[in-house]
Amino acid sequence: MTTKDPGAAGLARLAGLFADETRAACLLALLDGRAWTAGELARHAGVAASTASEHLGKLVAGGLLAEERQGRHRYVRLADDRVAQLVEDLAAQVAPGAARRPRTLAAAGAGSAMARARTCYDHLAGRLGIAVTDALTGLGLLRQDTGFALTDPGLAWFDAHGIPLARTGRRPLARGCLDWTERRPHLAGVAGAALCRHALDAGWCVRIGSERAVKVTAAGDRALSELFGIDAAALR
Amino acid sequence: MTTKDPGAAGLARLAGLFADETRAACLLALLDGRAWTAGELARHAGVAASTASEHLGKLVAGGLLAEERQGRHRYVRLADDRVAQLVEDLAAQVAPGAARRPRTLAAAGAGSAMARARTCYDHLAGRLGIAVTDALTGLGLLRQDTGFALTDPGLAWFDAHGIPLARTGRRPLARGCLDWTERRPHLAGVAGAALCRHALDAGWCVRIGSERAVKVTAAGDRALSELFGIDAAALR
DNA sequence: CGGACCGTTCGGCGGGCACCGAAGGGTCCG
DNA sequence: CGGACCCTTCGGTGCCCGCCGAACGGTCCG
Repeated sequence: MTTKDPGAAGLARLAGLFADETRAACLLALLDGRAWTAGELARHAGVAASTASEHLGKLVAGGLLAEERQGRHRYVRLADDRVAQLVEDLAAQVAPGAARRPRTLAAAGAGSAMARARTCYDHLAGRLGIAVTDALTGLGLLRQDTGFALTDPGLAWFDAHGIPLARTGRRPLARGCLDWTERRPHLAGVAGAALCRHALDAGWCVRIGSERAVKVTAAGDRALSELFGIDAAALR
Repeated sequence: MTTKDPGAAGLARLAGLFADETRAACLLALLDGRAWTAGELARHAGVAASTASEHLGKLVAGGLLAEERQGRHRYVRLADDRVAQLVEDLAAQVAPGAARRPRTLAAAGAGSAMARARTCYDHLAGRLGIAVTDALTGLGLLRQDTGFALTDPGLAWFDAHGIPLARTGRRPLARGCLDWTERRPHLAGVAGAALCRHALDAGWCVRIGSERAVKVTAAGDRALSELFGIDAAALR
């Protein structure tokens, strides 16, 4: 017997954190980029508060979640964008075979709102995210044919529109994130996050419901049309 | 109780495939991009043949591995580059906290050969992979500052050197893959694979041992120096 | 055809872990 | 200070799953 790769134990331990349906449900919920309380996650996952507490403890200990205690509440969120990316990558790998139909009308409605426009951690996804990504590409601001990177005109565009691109640590400026409803990459990374933040700050979109879905406002219709030539009505 | 995200079960099931040390050891071994027999993997992971057989069955059923039966052998390899990328991503996430020292001299030697130059599925990694990636960037053939993409001169370079870039399916032409010894991205994607294949075909490198480590040949020294200005001796 | 080899199936064992309810500590508010 | 609320800790239970050895079927070779 040869010795196993020493990284195997670590890989198995990390994957084990995702390998429980309750913990997976928590991580997917936290993909909206916001902080949730332990109780909210317990209700969302359909388990007792004590069970959720144990799960959150493991996820925090494993470095996947960051916690913040405020009074009698324990707020928890994804530790960083690397963790978010990992959750997205795993979810994207699952999606191909997981094309099941929603069973109730409400779920179908929520599903189609999610497919139309949502956030994916801190950037835009769904048909809206794809439309924006394609528009940037069509305008020569983003290059997808040889990889995934902003062009020099792209850098100038963000600057001209007063959307700051904070180069923080080693997070890439632009990165493709596989959209698991559209099966195509949308813009993520620093630029994707900046654009999403701007869209929310400028009132182009507002969050609907308690999770990731967003809705394009009338002001957003105008802005998307002027800047990108996107007909938001066509996203429905 | 609210219903869980329907993707949670799938995510948990997928992660469960990685969440066992023996299966993780198999997947890491298969990151060399080649096909292994069931028996080789059993010995490598240090378990009975029957145990390995069960694990491989699960990995194949889960779509992570492709199998090919030849005579009395069952050859198995990673299903595609998307799976390889997932294994790499998980391993990269583990690495930060997993900086433990090898315990034997042999392991230390193997470890440093791996750190010097290795393949990562189908592209080059280790100090060699980083050096090539940096050289391409310095020559203006690859752009890393605004994402990760080949430039137009980069496309021409591959063409001029007779290294074909087969645009297959949706695999990106260039992609950054986090190197878990160097903690920086090296070139992956179609271009990374083509370059690695060329390096092996042209005799720049040869595989050493039975796993991922490679060694730069004398011809490789000359080629790397001429094309990229890399001093291979400095990688040691 | 017999023996060596590779892989799979099966029964059984043991450990780990997700789950719950009850009890308790900490925080906020009237 | 008492009660409502949020969360955690603890004991107990049941299930799942990784592991092995033994037996068996298939393949190759002398």
